[in-house]
Amino acid sequence: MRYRRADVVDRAVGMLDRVGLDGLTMRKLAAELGVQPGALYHHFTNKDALLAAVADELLTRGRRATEIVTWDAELRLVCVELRDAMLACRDGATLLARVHALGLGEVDPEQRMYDVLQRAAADDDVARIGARTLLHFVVGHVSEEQVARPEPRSAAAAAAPESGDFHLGLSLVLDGLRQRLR
Amino acid sequence: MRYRRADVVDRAVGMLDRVGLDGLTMRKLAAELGVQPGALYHHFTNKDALLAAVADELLTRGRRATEIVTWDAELRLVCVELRDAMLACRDGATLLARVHALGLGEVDPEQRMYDVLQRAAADDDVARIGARTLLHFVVGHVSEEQVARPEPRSAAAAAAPESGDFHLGLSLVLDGLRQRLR
DNA sequence: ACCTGAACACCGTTCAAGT
DNA sequence: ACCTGAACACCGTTCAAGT
Repeated sequence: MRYRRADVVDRAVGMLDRVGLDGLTMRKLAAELGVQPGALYHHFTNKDALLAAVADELLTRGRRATEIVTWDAELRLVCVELRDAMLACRDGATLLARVHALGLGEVDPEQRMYDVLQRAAADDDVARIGARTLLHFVVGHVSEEQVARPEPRSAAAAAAPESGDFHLGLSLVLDGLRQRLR
Repeated sequence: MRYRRADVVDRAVGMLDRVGLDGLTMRKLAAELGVQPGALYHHFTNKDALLAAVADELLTRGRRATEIVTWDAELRLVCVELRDAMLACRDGATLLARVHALGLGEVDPEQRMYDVLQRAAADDDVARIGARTLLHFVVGHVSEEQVARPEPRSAAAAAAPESGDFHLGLSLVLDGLRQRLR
């Protein structure tokens, strides 16, 4: 059988959601695809590259249309979108953190937040650190959410108690940013 | 030869600093101690427990006297202390993040920050989320610092350009908190 | 109590050789 | 180009048996 990159990534996403990040091994993924482990290295240079592709896929799936209103509403929307993308899949936050730490992945929500802050006429320092801080907040917060309840959550269950915590934490950072815009 | 828990942890800290988190394996640590791999399991139930002990050791070493002045100065001090504890050792932030994610480790800076906010008469929500957000900020920020420069940094080189970024990010969150303390 | 010896059940990665 | 077969160089962990 023949597989394209996208097929491998799709399988990997499904497998991640089922067995978690620790269970997602090259050997088991190959087995699911009915292929030898070594075959995966024809599509990806190594496991980190595969994980980066999985992360990009999750972020792309979670992408929504952005209505530009105000800088803070837009940042909030990007952060909620990012959170939902990670919550859509078991260990999503841990995966994103790992890929980000390695400097891999094409889709870059931090850059997006940086751009929003630039457009709001923030100093470059403020924009850079603001975007970074927001990213760390979201990844850190969702990591914590996914420790307790590792199962994927349905869209209906999205209004969990954690959501309030998330928005409160987000407001903390956004309020801090507001004080530094002009 | 006989080893106490503390000896094993000390060796593990030194090894972590030299070879990084990926290089710190049970087998290599055992080899450095001149002992069989299985012997380590007499002192620690598993690798995560060992890593938790290492994290606790790093945090304990970094502990300084806290002069209680104002809530924000104290929080800033706790965060700087936490950052320095992680910067003192290669991959310190990644280690802390992992141990925290597993809910292990005795020393808990988040609890300490929570207490400070409580004393400042913050609502329980604000105190809880404030402490969590600060912890995520520090761990996330330092992780990023240690990606670029994985070598341990001397105390003299602590005033790196990253320090300014750190304090700016910290101020963002602290300012947000200030608005929620009556 | 503390450690050895030796195994068990895995990993990621490489690479000649096949089609 | 894409995959197989088979290996290489590792892991964490367990556990009878020794002292």
